[in-house]
Amino acid sequence: MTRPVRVRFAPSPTGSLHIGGARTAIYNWAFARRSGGTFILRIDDTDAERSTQENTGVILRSLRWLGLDWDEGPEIGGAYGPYFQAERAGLYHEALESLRASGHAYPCFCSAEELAAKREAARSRGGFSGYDRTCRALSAQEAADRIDAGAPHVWRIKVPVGRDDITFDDAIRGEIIFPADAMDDFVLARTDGSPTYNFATVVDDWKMEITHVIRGDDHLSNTPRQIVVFEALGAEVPRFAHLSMIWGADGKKLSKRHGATSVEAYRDGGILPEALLNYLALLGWSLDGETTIVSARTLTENFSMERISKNPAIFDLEKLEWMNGVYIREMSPRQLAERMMPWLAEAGLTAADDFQTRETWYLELAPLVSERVKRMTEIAPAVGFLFADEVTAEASAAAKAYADETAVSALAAASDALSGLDVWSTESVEAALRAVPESLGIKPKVLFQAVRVAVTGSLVSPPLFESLALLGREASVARLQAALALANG
RNA sequence: GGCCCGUUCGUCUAGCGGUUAGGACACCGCCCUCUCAAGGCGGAGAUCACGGGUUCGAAUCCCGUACGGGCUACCA
Repeated sequence: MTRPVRVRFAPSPTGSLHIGGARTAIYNWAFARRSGGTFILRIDDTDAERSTQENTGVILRSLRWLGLDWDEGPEIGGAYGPYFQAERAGLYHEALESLRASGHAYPCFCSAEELAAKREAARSRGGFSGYDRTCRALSAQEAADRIDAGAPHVWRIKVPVGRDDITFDDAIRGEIIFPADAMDDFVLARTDGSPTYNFATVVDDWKMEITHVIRGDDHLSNTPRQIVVFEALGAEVPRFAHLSMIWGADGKKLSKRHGATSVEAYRDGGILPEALLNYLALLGWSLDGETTIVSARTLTENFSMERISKNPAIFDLEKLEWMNGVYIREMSPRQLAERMMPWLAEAGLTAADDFQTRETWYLELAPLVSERVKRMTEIAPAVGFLFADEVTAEASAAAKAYADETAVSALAAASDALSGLDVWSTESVEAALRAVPESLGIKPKVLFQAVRVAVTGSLVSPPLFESLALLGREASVARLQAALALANG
């Protein structure tokens, strides 16, 4: 009863890692780490049609990017492999063989059409609409004869007659009871001999000695079926924990129309892995109801299934973005500078290794953007003016900033003041610029906005004096001159 | 149709018989301020889906109802 904790995340490589799958993986991982257990990654690729190696690669990369590491699975192996279902066919055959031998499985020769007709009839009658067990009544001899004659057939589980209700204590939902008489003799192996999902997972969870199955809510109704198989196999039934779904803003299942649903889409959208991990962890789990910023470490040290909520959660992009901003602001200038380089390079502003050649410059730049961006993708547009040869202000911005006559003359004065500076620093630039409106008797803001547009090309930018300091005297003065030329016709 | 699950501010949640129902995002106002942010302070926002019980007392326990979701496949 006190087996060492072994949990697994078993995605189907039929697409990239979905946000809901990521959360399931996070909970499994956190639970394993918290309890000193083993986190296993298994690839459920029985669906050969839709499964691809490429998707498997994407899923592994996404998990790693999130900071999750597995103890057994693809790329690292383990004592319970293989970790791809496609490579475990032999195990499923063996398991089916043993069920056959012990009388827990029987062949069914009913055709798809027959089954569909029966189902429909049963449903219109009301009540139970599962398989009517026609073939279960066949004698062993007759069944064997028909198999020998080459009759196509599937193998079904023989749900024990007169069995008690199937109950289990879900770690999240508590006691769950399914009436045994509503249990279907579902299919274990298809006509082609391949195992169905409900059979393959049970065999795998059994063979891999999984102790806790933490998975999506959509499997809750599959659980009694799987329990029947565990029991028929003589295997210990693991503890189950069913997570509710993640929904889109409209309360419908999260799908493409709600925007990005894959982990890599958020990565590409400038979301930090620690922020996504934090957000997803809290979407259905709480540390204490108060804390919102939870590190991976805090998560693995405090995770508990008792604090997982039962109700479905709506994915709130705004909160994720806020959280991402928090993580950006928490970074030291050096961390931010290093991590923003790929994004600057991606935007074509500079080479990623430029950080090495101008470290100080980037260390001064980082704090300027840290508190005004929510996503890493917003950095390049915000600082692009520092990398451009020249800027052209948007017409509306120019119109607004240079509308005032005094602004233009102040611009000229500012240009003079700056070009005559001995020392070029944030402090000296600020002192020089503040002196101008004072002597001209105009509002500082009028000048500052005019300078901002002239130098950055926009009415909105990082702090002005710091920006000029980083831009350098030559470029700053040149931009002011260009703006003057423009404003004067 | 049958079976199962869910329901606390717009959203994520705290709460596990006695609270002015707490926090976070978003929203509004004020302060700070060279723009935008960030930050600080404050505000508004939940008759705890509804109806019955149990109890001195219920968001918390029980039963119904409604609404939403899942399963009911030789998908996973």
